[in-house]
Amino acid sequence: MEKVSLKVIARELGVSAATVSLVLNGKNKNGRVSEEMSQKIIDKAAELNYIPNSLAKGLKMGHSKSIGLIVADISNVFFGTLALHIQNYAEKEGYTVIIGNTNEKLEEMEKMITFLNSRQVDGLIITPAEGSEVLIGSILESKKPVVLVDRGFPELNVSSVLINNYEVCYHSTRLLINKGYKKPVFITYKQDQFHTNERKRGFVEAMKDAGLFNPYHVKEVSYQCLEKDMEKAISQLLKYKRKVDAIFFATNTISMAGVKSLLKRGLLIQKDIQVMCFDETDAMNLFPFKVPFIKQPIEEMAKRSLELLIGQIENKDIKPRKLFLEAKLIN
Amino acid sequence: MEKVSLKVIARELGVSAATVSLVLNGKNKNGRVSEEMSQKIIDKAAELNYIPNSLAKGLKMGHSKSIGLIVADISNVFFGTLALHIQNYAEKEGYTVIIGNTNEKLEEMEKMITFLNSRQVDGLIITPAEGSEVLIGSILESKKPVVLVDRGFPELNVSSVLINNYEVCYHSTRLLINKGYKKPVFITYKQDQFHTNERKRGFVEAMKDAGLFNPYHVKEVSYQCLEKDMEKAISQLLKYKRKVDAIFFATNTISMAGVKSLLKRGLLIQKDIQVMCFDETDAMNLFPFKVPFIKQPIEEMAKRSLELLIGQIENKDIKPRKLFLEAKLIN
DNA sequence: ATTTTTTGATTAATCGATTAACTTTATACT
DNA sequence: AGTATAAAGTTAATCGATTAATCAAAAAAT
Repeated sequence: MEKVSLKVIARELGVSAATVSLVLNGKNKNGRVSEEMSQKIIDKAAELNYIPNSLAKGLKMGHSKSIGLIVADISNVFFGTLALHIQNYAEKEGYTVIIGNTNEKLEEMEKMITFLNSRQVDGLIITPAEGSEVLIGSILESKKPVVLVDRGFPELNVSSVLINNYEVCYHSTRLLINKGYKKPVFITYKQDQFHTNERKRGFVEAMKDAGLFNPYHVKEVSYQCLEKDMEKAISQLLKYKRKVDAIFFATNTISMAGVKSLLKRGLLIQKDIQVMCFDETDAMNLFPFKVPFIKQPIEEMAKRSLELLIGQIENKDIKPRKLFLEAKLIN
Repeated sequence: MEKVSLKVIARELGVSAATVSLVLNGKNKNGRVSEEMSQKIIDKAAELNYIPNSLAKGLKMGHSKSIGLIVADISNVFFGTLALHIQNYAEKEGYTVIIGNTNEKLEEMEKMITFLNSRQVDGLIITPAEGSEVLIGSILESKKPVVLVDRGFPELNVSSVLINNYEVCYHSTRLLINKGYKKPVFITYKQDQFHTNERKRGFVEAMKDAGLFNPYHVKEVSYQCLEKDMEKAISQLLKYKRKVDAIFFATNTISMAGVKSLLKRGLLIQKDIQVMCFDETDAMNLFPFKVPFIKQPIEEMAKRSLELLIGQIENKDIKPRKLFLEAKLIN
């Protein structure tokens, strides 16, 4: 079976490939191609089940109509959901999405960028790994359209779609305090990323403003040994039981590990200890108790970041924009 | 900044593009290019940060070194994990993965296939939607390499990587019975897909062999109204409480909905009622009770399906193979 | 001194699609 | 009649990389 190209259609119909291309791209106005021939071409293309070769098109046009999405780990629900929505919107705009995983590693992120560039992606949407400022900077220099999502670098003049991490954490902590929990603890990752720092800052400021802050109100766990660190952290906290009446977990993975640890100890959540967390986890729906959580507008994050990216791609002169979407506490 | 192509390197060095290509592809043996010039070219390529244009290469070579992965929903952990592993292995083999979602819909699956074909993917890995035999058949006819994963069509002569759904469910049910649960109920999706049918068959046969089977031991819920149907199913089952002492959920999503419904009613799982399920859910780890579950070898499924696919791609004459991997009950 | 081989590189066609510039024929206008 | 305009296409270059076929010069063989 011969591969069906423009040429094949042209040959069958006794016209030139140019004519076929013109018609199939809707550029047959202004008396370029007759109505009659146009119809013949369209029919023949359908008959032969012609599928345009987008490699050839991309090569000629200088764009591939594809974008790269670089996330930490596609098997994480947050990123999976983000990817799903980005793909859905991208499809509507005629773009393909190629997804890459970094596993939070700088070198893998770099490899992915080179890889995606070789595939001529028209732009990149990235959840940058820790310490990747320089890498992002070099993308910026190369003028390749790029948008950061979920995490950003405030000192970098780059488009990004973030959420109001500081405000929502400040507000939520405030709420906790107002409800009478005067000894809450914030558990977060031991890492230096803007978004997690902002969450922590939200908590800390709220505590300070209420005159309650003490350094031991913040605990940090490592990404690599989450379970183990969490065990340690919780058991430490429980030693000073009178000092802790609530825990605020900074991410979905931390929440899971934390709640698991608490339950294992036979603690009654929202009774023995108040729990609040960042991100939704369907596990939380299973419990007889309600866990307030901060819900990120994932679909909107997807939509906005794609909008910003396509803006850059199709209209080169656009300036970097930093969007802050609103995450909300759901009680 | 000029785009760096083979031509640019060639010009800078005063040689032809052909020479550069030869060197950069390691085809400079047999006195094709001198050692000296080779080194110069390699150095210059590094200096200019040359990244080959894979659209051009793909166009010329007739393959894109990319594969399409079509799943139901990338935000589902099962598919997310599968995608992660497929991508990891694919990268090692030099292939890119483009992921598409079908949302279990036939027409979306068809659209994705056309889309991926236009991007000249070298092959497809698919978790086929219900009723897509004909579609898969037409891919087969077109000689495009394809591997089904997770779900298959026994009547189709197509490579697939499945698990021993029947056996593992038979065995698990048997175990349940032997432990003294003589009135178990199997809750599955109301759909006609081979893999879910096999799971059901495993349950039913085990029950029959134990002389315990009755049609009401199987309940079906719909994919679209899972929560609502589950509520109905559970409340029906509880009416005849003496008749049910265990529930076997057929998938991860069903398990979540089922357990949620049971807990809402204040039932003590593994005490008032025994629960067993297909697939791991990290939510299950949170409970003070252990839920036995059937663990699929997702990473191996990923690896094998990629192996089969690449086999087809790089060695056209290979015959379709059907692999059945072993899923195990974890207690 | 020729002829043959080896070494080191170049030429030019090709993959499939796009499009500016051109050609040809028919029709309209003054 | 002679010129302008419109209609309906075609030609040919191009995107970047690959590679079979070729070529030129130097070295080796006869």
